[in-house]
Amino acid sequence: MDRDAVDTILDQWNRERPDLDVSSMGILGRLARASRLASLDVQKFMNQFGLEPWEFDVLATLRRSAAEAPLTPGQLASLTMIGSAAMTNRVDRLVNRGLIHRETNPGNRRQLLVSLTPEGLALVDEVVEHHVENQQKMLDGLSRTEQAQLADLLRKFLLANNDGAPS
Amino acid sequence: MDRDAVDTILDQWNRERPDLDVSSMGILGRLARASRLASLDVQKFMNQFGLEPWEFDVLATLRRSAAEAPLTPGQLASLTMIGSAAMTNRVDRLVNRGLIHRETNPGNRRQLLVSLTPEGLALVDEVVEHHVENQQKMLDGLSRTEQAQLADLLRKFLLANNDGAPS
DNA sequence: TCCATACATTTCGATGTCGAATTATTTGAT
DNA sequence: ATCAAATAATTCGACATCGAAATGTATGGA
Repeated sequence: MDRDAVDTILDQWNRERPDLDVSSMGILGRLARASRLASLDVQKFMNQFGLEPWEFDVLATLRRSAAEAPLTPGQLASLTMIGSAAMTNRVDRLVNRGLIHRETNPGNRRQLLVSLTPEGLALVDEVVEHHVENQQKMLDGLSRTEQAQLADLLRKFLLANNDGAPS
Repeated sequence: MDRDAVDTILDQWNRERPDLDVSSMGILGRLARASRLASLDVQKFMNQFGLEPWEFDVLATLRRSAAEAPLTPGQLASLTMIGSAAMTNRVDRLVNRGLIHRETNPGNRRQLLVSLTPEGLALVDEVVEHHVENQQKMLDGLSRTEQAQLADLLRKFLLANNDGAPS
């Protein structure tokens, strides 16, 4: 098994602080690096379609959940893990691009209902196909078995840290 | 095995787009969520010591590698994965806090050499001990064997995506 | 020696996010 | 029916980062 950048970092810590067990830094450090690497890849990929990752995030969230019920900016914000102030900005810009539609909820005029326009729907349906292919390429280094193991271990980590399924 | 938030998302995609194999989204989605979760935890933890995560990042990078050779802002920037412009700002502020020292390299006056002050060294040596304990707590849900498996799978992912060891 | 090129850092302008305050609407208790 | 509290979205000011341009320094070839 080859060594990665984190192995080097752990060596340094073991030399400087042999009294510490830094194996946890190894795991969480790799988690951070892997996530960052994947983000950069997604960024590059989305840019080829004239999209920023955050735009795809919003469109994809609407696409996968809109059949159940329309989403409000607040729900979109919590589903995409940003603040509501930032979502106001995002929705503004996607409306300007003609990819989503925003209307006040007649039944509760405090909130808005956000939905995909036909253009937004067509775009996200097209992009998501290539997106999953692209992601699969990133995982080609792992066998299907290893991919399943990784998914299980990460799920276990998430559940142990209170990131369970909603409702 | 219990279900996490990503399982719900995959269900939605399978309902809306049963033609797609979204297992890769499951893995990379969990990677992103796990990394985010860990970051938030580290943020909370560091704040208890009056530190921002980026401050600890810089101090810890100096602590583990300074024995080999002093680091320049440029090296610090690439080791902590930010741009050199941002590192200028970070170094400024850590100098103001008295945690690091900055001097121009006499042998090459283009570059600066950054080193820990005695205060910075004492702080990082204290904090890192509790930091690894705190990280271990996040991983308590996994057995030691599972932790080792996770580290191996992530290393394999990183190596397959060009994040190998330096030099 | 001179000068074009490379290199290291800093400055600058733009951007996206955050938390707090604000505005508008709804709900529930009296 | 009224009004205080809760809820939803937006505005505002602050902030860290980024990429590009600017500044200062070193290097190597002619």
